[in-house]
Amino acid sequence: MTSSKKISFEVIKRLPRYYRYLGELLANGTARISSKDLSSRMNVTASQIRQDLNCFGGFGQQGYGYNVESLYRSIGEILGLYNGHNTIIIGAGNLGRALASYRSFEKRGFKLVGVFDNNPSKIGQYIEEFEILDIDTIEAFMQTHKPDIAVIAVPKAAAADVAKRLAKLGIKGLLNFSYTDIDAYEGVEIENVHLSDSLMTLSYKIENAKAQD
Amino acid sequence: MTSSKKISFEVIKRLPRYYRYLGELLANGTARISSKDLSSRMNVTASQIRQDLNCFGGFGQQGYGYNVESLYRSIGEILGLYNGHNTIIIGAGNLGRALASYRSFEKRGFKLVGVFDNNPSKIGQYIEEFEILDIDTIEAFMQTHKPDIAVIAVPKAAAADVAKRLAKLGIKGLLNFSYTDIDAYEGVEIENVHLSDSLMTLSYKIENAKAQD
DNA sequence: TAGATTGTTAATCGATTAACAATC
DNA sequence: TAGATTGTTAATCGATTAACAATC
Repeated sequence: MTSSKKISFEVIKRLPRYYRYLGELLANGTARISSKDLSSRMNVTASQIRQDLNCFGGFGQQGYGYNVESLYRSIGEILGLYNGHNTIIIGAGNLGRALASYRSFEKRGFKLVGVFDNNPSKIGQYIEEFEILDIDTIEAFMQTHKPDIAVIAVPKAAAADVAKRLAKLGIKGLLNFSYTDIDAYEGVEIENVHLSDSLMTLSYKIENAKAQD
Repeated sequence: MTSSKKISFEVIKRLPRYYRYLGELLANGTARISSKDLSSRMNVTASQIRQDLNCFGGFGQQGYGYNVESLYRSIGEILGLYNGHNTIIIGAGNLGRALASYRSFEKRGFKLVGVFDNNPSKIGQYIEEFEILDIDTIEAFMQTHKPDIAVIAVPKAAAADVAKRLAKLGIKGLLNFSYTDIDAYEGVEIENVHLSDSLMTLSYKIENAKAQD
């Protein structure tokens, strides 16, 4: 069951992009694609595409290329998108509310099942069809709904406590939007989305654009 | 003026994280820190920290370490955070509105100067103190306000057009939230924030957590 | 069959880590 | 001065690219 060769996270990070490009090809009716064609669309090397895919199996066929639909589905499976991830959002501030209204996640198998906050003036309000729940009811909620992913959209100061609490309750993954790193917990995977960091690297690129070119 | 050795983007991507940790040290009054101490806090090697910093100059002192305040400021300068980046947001949907209300950006030198949409029912409404402007007034706006960064928070289908238009008007950087890649334009730097991608890699990690450990 | 394109091995390139002389 | 810690060179490690035999 356990694969013997360790797959680097560099490869994993590229999978969603492959998935996206294949989804587009699928949508416009392209049946097959070679690593060469895909590489020129995506601006990567054909060699890298073949190496990446072969971490997970031989999806292609010599002389033909890859079947778009089946490769798309295979990558989705590798990413675990068809396993139904129940997702909760912690923090009903601007960002939390935006994410709760953002339907695209559901398309990719992340089903929102609850939104939480600790602010009495927010609790009981609705975001779309979701009532904002009291964070202090999270223990009971976890037992009944068994979410595996929590989106952390709370202020920096609250992030560590929330993460600890969720880790203790058996959450499997955290998508962290707080401007802070979250401690590692056994069995809890973390992905950070630091918007400020992206703005900063963009700023660097702008400042150094002339120098580089 | 132009530095001779090419600095890899791997290094650049780590700078905002250094900046954040140094900011925290600064906030709690720590005056100096060694690469060793910082490395154990950040979970990286001391060697990497020293290598990274030395891409930009010798900020430390043998036997002492680094002065927190001056290193913090230096990294901020390297990132170009003190140059005052006027920023606009394109798209006043859930995400655009959340970002417009998100004050943290201003703290780091990204000053919001305008929010745009193409939907007549939104144009004229307010987000905080910002009136949502008609995207068709962007040409005149660019001339008077000279924003250098645009946050793209429009639906996928509209992203390419918006980017092209802004590129033509001389925008310097795009922070792209759309679920699509944006074409490269001469003189326009792009940073992507693909939230779906982060959820997908998180999903992968969850699925493969048992196998890996 | 001939042409195309994969899967995979080998070569290259770059990034990370280790080591240590320099020096505060 | 002795101890600590840098800046930097050299060694290692891993990721990317190139090449090509296998084969559809």
